[in-house]
Amino acid sequence: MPAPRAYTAILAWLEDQLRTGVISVGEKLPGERHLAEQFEISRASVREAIRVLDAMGLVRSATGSGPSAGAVVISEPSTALAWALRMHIATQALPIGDIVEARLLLETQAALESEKRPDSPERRRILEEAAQLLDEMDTPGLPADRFHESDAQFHILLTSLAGNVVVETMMASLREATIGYVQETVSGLESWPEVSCTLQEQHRGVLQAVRERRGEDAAEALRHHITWFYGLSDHR
Amino acid sequence: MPAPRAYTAILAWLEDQLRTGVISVGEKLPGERHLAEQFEISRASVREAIRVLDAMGLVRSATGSGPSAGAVVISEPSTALAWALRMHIATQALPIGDIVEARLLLETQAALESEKRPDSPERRRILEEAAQLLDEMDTPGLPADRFHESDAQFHILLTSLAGNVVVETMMASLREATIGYVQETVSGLESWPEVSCTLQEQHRGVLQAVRERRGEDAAEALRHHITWFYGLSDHR
DNA sequence: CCCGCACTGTGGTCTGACCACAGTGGTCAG
DNA sequence: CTGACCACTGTGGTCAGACCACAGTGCGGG
Repeated sequence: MPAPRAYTAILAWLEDQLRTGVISVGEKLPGERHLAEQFEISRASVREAIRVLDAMGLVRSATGSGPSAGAVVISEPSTALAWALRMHIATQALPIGDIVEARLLLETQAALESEKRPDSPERRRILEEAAQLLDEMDTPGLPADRFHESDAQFHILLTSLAGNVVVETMMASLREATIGYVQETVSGLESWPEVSCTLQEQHRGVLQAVRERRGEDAAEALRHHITWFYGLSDHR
Repeated sequence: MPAPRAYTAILAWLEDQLRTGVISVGEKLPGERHLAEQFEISRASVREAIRVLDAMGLVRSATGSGPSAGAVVISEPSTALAWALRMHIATQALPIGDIVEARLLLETQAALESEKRPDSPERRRILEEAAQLLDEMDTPGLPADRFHESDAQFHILLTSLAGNVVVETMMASLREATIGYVQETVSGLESWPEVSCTLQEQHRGVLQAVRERRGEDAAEALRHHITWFYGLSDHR
């Protein structure tokens, strides 16, 4: 019993409320002052709990009044995980190489899995959106950061075809967390136009393989695509 | 420009300090009062930042005085991620089925990868430890929760053989986050002694395959092991 | 020499206050 | 009656200052 912090009461309470379905995504939490009274802790402690929930992507709080104000339960694990990942990468506890490898693993397996998924409007919509993204990325003179953002989005879309929310979330987190490093690498590259062109060719190859349900081909193309690009950086 | 919260200054500062190596794991942060003065924010805001970092597994703070007191930079992503995962599972945004599938994916791929890793004292130590865990789990009358804890530890150890910290971390998080659900499922099982016996047989089979570098066999055994056990629950 | 206790600085918590913000509802001019 | 306007109210965001428990530190007495 080493010091159960005051705010943990709220976290435990929320978890229970969520599990039992009393509160679900989209609903509002009671006001901070109300929670403080209810748990007999200070508002400062309540706020610490809210901060933690916010950092986890479980809650979004807004000022003002009316229905849109207050702490609303959301579920955005990927942005929160991405943030946490970035910080842990900064500590150098998580080597970039391992990140890339993990990402490769998730993405190739997702490609293999998506091969087996039945056709659906959802699937067609995703493929369509992915194709559009690629087209946008062909825009001449597109800023590198826009390119990378669309690039990340493209990969996440492909992963989502596997239909596994958890895998998709992990992919999104890894991607968002590393996008800064990607930009850093590329900014030191003189041959960016050629590189982006090659990347686009690879993207189209992957998309084509996925569309035609050639899972093995897609996975292999992804592997080549990712390792090739990662090889451009100096990994110091 | 929508309201940059006061405490984000500290988060950004810490990330920078970590990336540039000014601060690294194991070192202490300045005191809360000092940080408050340095960033010209209130101590309450500083504490919110520390809370967030704490929730992310980046910092551990302790009371008292001397070198052991204060906020120390650590790097324990797995416990933090596990906590976040559990909460998001509670919101039902992350279906258990997807969690199990993701875990299966990571673990089988890790088994395939570990096949290729060279021998090393590290590897031998891990295999030894895994074997010991299995022996402990054979103890008659072992409480179910102890069994599951060792079980989780066993799987994480196997995953660590692949030598990828990120994959290992994700596995550990998934495992820790779901352990509660596992216990819930098992507690409604009357044939637990038989089940645990079967699980142990499967564990030994997996360990044997890994030890002998039969990656495919290990992966297949893991797949069977996990899907079989997951099949015992009713997935409502 | 060693034991014990006051001292000091740390995080943990609380109180009470003020601010900016955004809906709400009333008022008043047209 | 209709519309624009504005004070009101409740929300989160921030702050200042205080007190507590805790754990090392170091001085003092035995």
